[in-house]
Amino acid sequence: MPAPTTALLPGTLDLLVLSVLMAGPLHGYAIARAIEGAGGGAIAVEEGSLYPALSRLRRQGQLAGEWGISASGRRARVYWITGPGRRHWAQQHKLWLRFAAGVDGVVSAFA
Amino acid sequence: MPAPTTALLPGTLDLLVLSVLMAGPLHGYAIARAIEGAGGGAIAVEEGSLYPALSRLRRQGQLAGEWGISASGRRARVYWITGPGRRHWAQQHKLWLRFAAGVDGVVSAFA
DNA sequence: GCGCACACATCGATAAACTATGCTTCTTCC
DNA sequence: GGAAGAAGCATAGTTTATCGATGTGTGCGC
Repeated sequence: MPAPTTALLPGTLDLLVLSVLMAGPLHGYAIARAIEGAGGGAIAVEEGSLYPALSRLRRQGQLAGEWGISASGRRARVYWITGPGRRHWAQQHKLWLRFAAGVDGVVSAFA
Repeated sequence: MPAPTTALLPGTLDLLVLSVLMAGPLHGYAIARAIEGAGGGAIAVEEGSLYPALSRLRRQGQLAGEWGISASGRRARVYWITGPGRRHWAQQHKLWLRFAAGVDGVVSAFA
């Protein structure tokens, strides 16, 4: 996997986190690795961004989480998506598709 | 054109502005309208975001501009893209495509 | 025993967008 | 002639989110 050059566009991390949790519960560190893996090397998730985002989403009720054990046997805080979180994911997904199509429209209209 | 619901993702405005200026010089207000038009109603460009962005890009040497006259006969500051600006556009465009593909990859891998 | 991957967390700096506001000019419509 | 509104610029203050750095501790392999 090539080194990511893009980092993140602010405002997209929520969608990414919620997306991986749609498939099932996972702990923070694994969420980051899952995003980076599925992002094809174009996305880097810094820990200084991830953990505040997880707290934020939990405070908003879109995620729930509690202490558990990771696959490698270490203590880890496991998160899963809630009902409101699924609804938020659907909305964020729609907005992303709209916005991305808009940007592509602008770029291809003039370039 | 439906009311935009997305506004902007931080970090994308530079690419959008540079894109419309690739086609030729334009003044600020017209740049905003051009983006919104080509964005298919998914993108809104607020003046409080646009003018600081134009100053920024001008300060960075990616844009040049001077006072002139708009199509409707009013005084307006007309901007055009510079050599470094074109190079920056190419780079930003590449990064955007990479990033957007990465997000789509994450979303479709788990949802 | 040493180093590294795993796993959490927070602080401070930075950057960018949004809201609100204010100014001028030109056109349109009554 | 006057009012309203679109065209056009600009900035100050607030907010929000990412990032880099830093710190703690555990388990595994060599």
